[in-house]
This record gives sequence, structure tokens and C-alpha cells, in this order.
Amino acid sequence: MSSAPSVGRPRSGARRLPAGTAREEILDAAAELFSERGYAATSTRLIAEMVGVRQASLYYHFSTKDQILAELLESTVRPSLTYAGQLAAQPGLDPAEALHALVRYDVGVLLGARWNVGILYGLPEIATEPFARFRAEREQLRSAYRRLVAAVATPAEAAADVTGDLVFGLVESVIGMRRDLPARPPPERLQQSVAAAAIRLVTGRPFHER
Amino acid sequence: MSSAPSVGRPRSGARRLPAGTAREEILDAAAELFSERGYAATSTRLIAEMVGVRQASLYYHFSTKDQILAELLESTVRPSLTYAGQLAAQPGLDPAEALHALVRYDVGVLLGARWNVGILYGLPEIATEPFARFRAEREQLRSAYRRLVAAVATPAEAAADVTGDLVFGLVESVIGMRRDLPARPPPERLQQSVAAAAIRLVTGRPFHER
DNA sequence: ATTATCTATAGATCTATAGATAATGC
DNA sequence: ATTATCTATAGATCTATAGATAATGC
Repeated sequence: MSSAPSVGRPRSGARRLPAGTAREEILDAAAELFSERGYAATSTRLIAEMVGVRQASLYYHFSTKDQILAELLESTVRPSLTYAGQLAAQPGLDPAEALHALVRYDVGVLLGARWNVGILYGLPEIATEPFARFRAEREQLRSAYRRLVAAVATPAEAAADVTGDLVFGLVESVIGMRRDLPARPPPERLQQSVAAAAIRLVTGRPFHER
Repeated sequence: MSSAPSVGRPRSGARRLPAGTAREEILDAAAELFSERGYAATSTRLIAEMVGVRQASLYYHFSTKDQILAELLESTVRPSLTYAGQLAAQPGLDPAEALHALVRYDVGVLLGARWNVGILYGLPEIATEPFARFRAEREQLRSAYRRLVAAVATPAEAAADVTGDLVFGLVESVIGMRRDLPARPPPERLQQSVAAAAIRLVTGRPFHER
């Protein structure tokens, strides 16, 4: 919350986000560079340059470059995971309504983030230890989709099924659309389209015919 | 086709693929390393080591590291693009049958490749020039999905729609499943599941009720 | 003579640490 | 005294090129 600190040696350059903390500025610059140019292809020197500090100063706030990426990834899955938890806590909720709501929300998060950080979910590097927590949280979100899909689908479809994973993949496909389709529909329409598509995929029926 | 060449100075190490050419060995080693450890995180030295040659020897076969990746990516999209072209050349074919067949085929290619190279489709680095041809071919495949989906869907659904892109994303989601789900169903079942899911997504009806 | 390798290396990075310094706060 | 920066640098890379060499083919 606090913007420029009152203590500490002054920076060499201008601030990137005058309203944010140094940590937030670093995360924002890294999100832009990692998602547009690639993680390994982005040097800590370049991140620092965009923040307006010297390369070594990043290490006052983060102990490794990995840690910056890990924090970005975790903060991108976490909102949807929290939302899935809230849905699960409402016992009366119709599963199809809940699934529709989760897809809408998750797509909204992926499209609404300042940078398309989701593009980094696929990085092979993420299989390593520093990203264990992110992987675990993403698998929890996948499980939430599986549970909702199983509750919506007929028993025949639900047995030993990948439909939950397909819906999960369908939702995350908006990450690729955000990168590759500059002329895509506005977020609200896309949220609606993906949610409706998820319901058809699971039920074999349009949403209004459930 | 030709395995170990009869000419040229001998290698320092053993061959990786005794039945393949040096080019094929390099592509295979790079596919493994790029898809399991990451592109930028894989050095040309490491690729060479797995092939059984010295680092500099790679440059007799490829002029840059980028070119190795570009060739891998292109050879992964191309079969499905060719198949889509064959389907388009059959005028009598029912669009839903064609879409079902293309999804099955494409999923089969993605699951059947020796290494999960598709994981690299998302790399931000791919936005650069050396990968222009790959991007163009992938967009052609996307267009093929769009055309088929538009032919299957009712006019109301088809207008200004992202359903084609969603099916495209659904198909490519098997790349993530291949990485993240060691216990996924065997390829044939998964091909069938994704094709059926695509039809339900597009029509709002199961395949047999079209 | 041609091919496919090798050795050696230039030149350009890159991450992370050590220790100094310029602010404010007490 | 504490905080947030800075300068300087160690040490480890990494890609690509130049030129030598060990095979076979003619």
C-alpha cells in the first residue's frame, strides 16, 4: 500500500508504479517481461531496469529469480481457488449453477489480470521445487472442477472420466486466446461463452435446458 | 534414413539413435530436453552431450538454437494441418463427422509424439521472427477448426463466435494432461473422449443424437 | 575432395553476494 | 539504528565462429 518509502537510499531511476511498494513494482515488471518475452529470456537486469533500480537491488526483496515467478503464479491461481472453496461451502447450490459460476469467475481472473501470467503455467521449468506450492494449488483447483463436473454429469458419464480435466483445460484455453486473438470478444462475453460451452460439454445440453 | 554416416570424422561419444541421422538425433534430444526442462534452460552443450557430439558440432546441422526449436514445432503441427486439408477436400463429408475425425487425429498426434513438444506452444519466445512459419501453420489449423465448427453449429451459435477457438483449446488441453496426469486414460480412449466432448460442446447434443 | 566431426575461444552475458552509502526515525 | 538502495565483482555460464582433423569416396 505505502508508495515511495521515506527511508532508505534513493533510487537511481523513476518509480514504475508510484502507488505501489517496491515488491509490487518488481512483480509487475516481472509479470510483463516474463509473459511477453519469456522467463529464462528475461534477465534480472532487465526487470530492475523497468523498476528503476540496479540489478542487485532486486535481491533485497526476493532471494532468487525463481521466487519472483513463484509468487506471480501463486497469486494468479489463488483467487479462483478461494472462490471454488466458497462455492463448495454453499450446500444448497445447484452443481450446474456452481460450475457455471466458477468458470465465469476463473475466466474473468485470467482475462482481467494486468499481464497474461497464465501463459507461464505451461513452462517445463515449473516442474522444479520452487514451484511446488503453485503446482499444488493448481491441482486443488483442478480437483474443484472435477468434483463439480462429477456432481453435474450423469453417473454413466462420471465414471473414470476426464470431463473435469477437459473443462479445466477449456477454461485455461482463454490464456492462449488472450495471447493469440487480439480481436477476441470483451471479457464479459467471453466469460459467458466459456461457461455456456462448459455446461454443454458436461451435460450434452444447453444451460437453459438442464 | 541413413544411420551412422560412412564419411566424416568419428564422434566422441556413442550415438543416441543408431537408426537415425545426426539431424534426427539432435531433434530428438532437443525435444526431450526442451519439453522436460525448458527451452532457454537447455543449453546447446547439454543437447550435444545427449547426442554424443561436442557442442560446436550441432552448428554443422543447424545454424541457430532457435532453428532447432522451430523445426520441432513445425513438425508437430504439420500432420494435423495436412489431415485437416484432406478432410476439407472431401465434399460429401458430414461436418460433424469431419470435426470428430480431426479432433481424434489431432489428439492422437499430440499424445503419440515421442516427446510432449506441444508444451512449448505457449512459450512467449515463440512470438519472435524465427517462429513465424510455425505460428502461421498453427493459425491455419485454428482456422480449420473454426470452419468445421461453423459448419456444424446452428447459424445462431455460429455468428461472431469463439466456439471454434474453444474446440481448438480443448484439443490442445491434452498437452497439459499429458504433462500433469500420469494416470490419464490410454490414447485411444482419450482421443474418443475429447472428440465426443468437442461435439457436445459445439452442438449441445451427444454425437449419436445429432 | 568431401563430409562430419573435433578443439579452442571470443565475447557476451547472467545470477547472486559482499560491503558501502544515503536517506529517515528515534 | 534501521531501511532501501548503491557499486563492484566473483564465478559460472552460454552461443556461435574459425580453423584443424579424421574418416570415406573418387
